[in-house]
Amino acid sequence: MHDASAERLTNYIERIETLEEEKAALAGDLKEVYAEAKLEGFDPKVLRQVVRLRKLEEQEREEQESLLHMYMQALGMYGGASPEATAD
Amino acid sequence: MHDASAERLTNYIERIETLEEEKAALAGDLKEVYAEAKLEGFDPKVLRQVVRLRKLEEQEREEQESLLHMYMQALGMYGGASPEATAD
Amino acid sequence: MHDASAERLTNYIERIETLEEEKAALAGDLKEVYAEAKLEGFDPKVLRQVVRLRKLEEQEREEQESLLHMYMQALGMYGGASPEATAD
Amino acid sequence: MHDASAERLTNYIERIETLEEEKAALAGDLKEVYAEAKLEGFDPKVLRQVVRLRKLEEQEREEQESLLHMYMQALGMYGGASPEATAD
DNA sequence: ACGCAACGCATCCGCC
DNA sequence: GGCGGATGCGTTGCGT
Repeated sequence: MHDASAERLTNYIERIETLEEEKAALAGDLKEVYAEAKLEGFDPKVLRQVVRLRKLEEQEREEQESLLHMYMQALGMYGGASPEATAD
Repeated sequence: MHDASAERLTNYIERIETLEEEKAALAGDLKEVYAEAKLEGFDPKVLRQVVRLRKLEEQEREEQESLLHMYMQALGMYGGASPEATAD
Repeated sequence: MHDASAERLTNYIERIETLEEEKAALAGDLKEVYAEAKLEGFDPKVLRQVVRLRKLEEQEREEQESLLHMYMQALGMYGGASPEATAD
Repeated sequence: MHDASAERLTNYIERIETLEEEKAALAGDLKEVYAEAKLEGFDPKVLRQVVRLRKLEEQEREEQESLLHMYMQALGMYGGASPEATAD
């Protein structure tokens, strides 16, 4: 393998490992937060459910937004300067 | 629920959600790096295997450290003020 | 459901249950061995750590083999009838 | 550590590893059975539920058996050779 | 009783 | 689009 290739490979591996370390660190932080919350009497299991639920709701909202934008675009309600052509 | 509890709960949820967003961002970065590497001709499958192997090596080193500590503890070699007789 | 299907289903269930019983039996044997070793003064915690470490070493060997195969495949070194040019 | 201890330790480790290999082998067999069943159109998820359910029912039956034995013992219905004293 | 580790399950993503 | 592999989640059992 060319030296240049070996060097680029090394760079990729390092970037990957750095990112994964940071990810692992965040996972550790999450564990801590859950543990801390538990000490205050909040059930971790329920907390996770809440988080999951809010995530779902956020996705729903985004989908509705997206849908709204599609409708508005279909109706030529954007770039109102020259809405010459509406969707057939 | 007490207002104070509700507030603390809200804080926990927010901390969790922030951490998870950051984690998701890192996951996205990882995807990008793998994709970029692939474009330079590096097989993602092999890259992942390399990363896994290096992680394994690191774990092994850590486990050996841990084992050493256990042996030393079993032999009363810590806080050696009164290292009374060990079993064997 | 066809009689034949029902019969095959029954066979699968029985095979599964037999295997799971055997697995449970082995788990019981393991418990006994650890208990017996403990009676002779061997700390189960250390035993488990030793086992884990040896397993890790074995895994690492296997991963290296796997990696080697991947490299060779990436270099077209298998079924080498027509090993056309590799990227690097 | 005494040589004898080292030898006994080695024996324990080997016994443990043998048992774990066998356990892993059975786990592999189980995977195969589920895969084979899937090829015949049986949903693995459902199969697992069936197995779980049957296990529960077995536990129930055993508990009832156990209860029955306790009752019978309490009533002096065992060792029937000389049932001199029946419960008041 | 508590936290920790192994297991099994569901989900997701990349590959074919 | 289906499949296998990998990752993350939830559950259970074990040791402390």
